[in-house]
Amino acid sequence: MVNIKDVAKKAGVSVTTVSRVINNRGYIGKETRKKVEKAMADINYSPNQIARALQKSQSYLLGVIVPDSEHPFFAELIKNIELYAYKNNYKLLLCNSLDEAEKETNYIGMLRENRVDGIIMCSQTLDVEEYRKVDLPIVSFDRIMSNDIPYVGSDNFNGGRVATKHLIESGCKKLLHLSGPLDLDMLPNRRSDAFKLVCMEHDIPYKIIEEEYSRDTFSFFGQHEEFIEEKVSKELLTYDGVFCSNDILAYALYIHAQKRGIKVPEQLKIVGYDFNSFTRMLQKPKLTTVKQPVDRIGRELCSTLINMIEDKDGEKRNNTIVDIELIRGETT
Amino acid sequence: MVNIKDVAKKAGVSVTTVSRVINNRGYIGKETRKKVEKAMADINYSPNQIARALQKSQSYLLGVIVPDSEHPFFAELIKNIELYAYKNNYKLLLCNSLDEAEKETNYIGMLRENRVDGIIMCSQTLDVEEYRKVDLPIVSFDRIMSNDIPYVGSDNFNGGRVATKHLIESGCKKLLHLSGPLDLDMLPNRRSDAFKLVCMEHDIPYKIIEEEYSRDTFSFFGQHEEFIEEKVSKELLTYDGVFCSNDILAYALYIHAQKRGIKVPEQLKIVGYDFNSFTRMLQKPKLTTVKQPVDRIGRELCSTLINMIEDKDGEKRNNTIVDIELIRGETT
DNA sequence: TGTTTTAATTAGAACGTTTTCATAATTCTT
DNA sequence: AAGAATTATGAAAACGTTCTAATTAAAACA
Repeated sequence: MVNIKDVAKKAGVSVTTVSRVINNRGYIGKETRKKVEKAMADINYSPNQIARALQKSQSYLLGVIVPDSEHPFFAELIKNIELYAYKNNYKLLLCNSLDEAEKETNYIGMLRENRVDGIIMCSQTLDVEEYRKVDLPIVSFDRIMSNDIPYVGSDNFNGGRVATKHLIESGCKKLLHLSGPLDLDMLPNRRSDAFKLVCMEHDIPYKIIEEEYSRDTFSFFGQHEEFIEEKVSKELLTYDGVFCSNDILAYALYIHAQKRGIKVPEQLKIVGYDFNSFTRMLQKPKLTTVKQPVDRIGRELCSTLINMIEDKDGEKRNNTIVDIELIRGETT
Repeated sequence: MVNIKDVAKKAGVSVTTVSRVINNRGYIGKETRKKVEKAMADINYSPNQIARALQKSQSYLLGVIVPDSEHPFFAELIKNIELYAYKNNYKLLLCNSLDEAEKETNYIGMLRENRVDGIIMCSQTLDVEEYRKVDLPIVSFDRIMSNDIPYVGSDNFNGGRVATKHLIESGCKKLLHLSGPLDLDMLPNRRSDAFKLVCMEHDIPYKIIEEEYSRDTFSFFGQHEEFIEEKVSKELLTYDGVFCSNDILAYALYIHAQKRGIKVPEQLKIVGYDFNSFTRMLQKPKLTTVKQPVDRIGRELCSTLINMIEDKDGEKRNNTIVDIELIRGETT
């Protein structure tokens, strides 16, 4: 591939001059600029960003680590991140950790070697310590890692509150919450906190059943189905309202109820969380759910990171909590 | 960030020697190796892949351009590509063209500037010419571009055949096919070819209605719904079987039928195409559809590209057609 | 023993840019 | 018209690697 030298030769100027034209900095004669531009076009020159990155020690690459880019929620998140990144001249290096600690560690190492300008961490399998010692700008989704690692997330506490209140206001007398794994201290745990609190405030008996991790790569639905079968099914009918930690789980529960002839919402009300593209496509039932504005989350993750990168000494490492919204569907 | 010089200094050897240790090539004394490894660990050294890429003119980056990484089909495809790429030490640069020619052109330019080792093209808005003149290894999904650009796709013709035959064998007497845009010569058009052919072979009257492009970013469902409302609705009842070019469209049609009290499959049979993660999650109805094995497609795209990259003079630029499979659901 | 082989190490060029510094040419001042 | 300021250009160092070629040290040979 041709390089800046070839351009210089072709245009009959020095390499420096060509560089000047490309970067539009310093004095350049009008004629010279034209000659150079013509030369570049003539030989189909394309500046080598690798060489540039080396020299400027900035790559304009962002690493994004997610558990599974196929999952509707992350697929949508990634897309929004990419859209924003692209607008700001950054490129995305995509990494699927599959929630395996080892893969995550490897990816972090790989991103470091590739000198990405920063990392957006949406996968959280490692101890906070591990992230802290990464010497790169990081922004985290849904987890508080340390003071100097900003995070972005939806207002999980409020989400849990709104969902729970909605169930109670719809007449539920005994509530169940199907949460994600609560062992790691992640922001979504606030949903459970709120659930408990609201139940207590309203003297509503409740229970929380925790779903373990397990990435069934072929069917997001399947793992939830299994969980419900094994851990929820028996006691399900003792409740009249369930707050699920995500929409696909909620859908699985709905299907389960239907199979058993349990009427939703008459006998059992269900609220989900996310309102991701799957949920939006799903027409029967239209789930009642708490919407996380993924577009805003993506944008905030990206802009926060870029700010950290470009604000060398920046005081801009703000955390962001975006508002949620209750979407009323047919399951409550 | 520390560099190879720092390691050399710390270990009391030359830069060359450190490079030797890192790359495991040439003679290295046992003791020396140990010293160097210790030094690297001590100062947390991470080889600069950018410098490496510059020197070796290989970046181990692959560009992937898709219309929309949020779409379940592409989300799944990308994930499979990434999985395979990672195993082979390649990284993925993700690009969303949104089916805009200008964005696609920009992305190609960007990938060239970033000296990716190759491009996987899943977005096809430009003229074949444009791709041909890209001086990088390219592999294309679902489109024949030129002799030296290999392509990968499912056996679209057979897919169309199987779907159509299935409808006819299920008793349909008059068939409709809702296809994607047919103006560009893409492999999925073979589905329509097969549809026509099979109908003619069986003396079945048929019609094809073409859906235009339009990326409604918020709802994949919505655009199909609109299309059905406007272009299909009126004459729908004159058919008793519909072959849809993708699952989401098929689902939209199902919902439309339901709303109008048209019984599926009794009055109207529906077959989709893809069997993507949305379809797999969907429980009501279980769609009858033609499965494209996305995992194999992803793998083939990736391995074909890597072969081109690494087989310098390679004769390996084979096209790949992967087998489809009819998934029997409740809509036929 | 001296010579050849093999093993271990290094200096320095190269990869394609940007940037600093120096210099040349032009235009302004007065 | 002479110096100062402005405009335009280029040579060469630097970014962090790898690689070629050269050099030295140790082992094997005869």
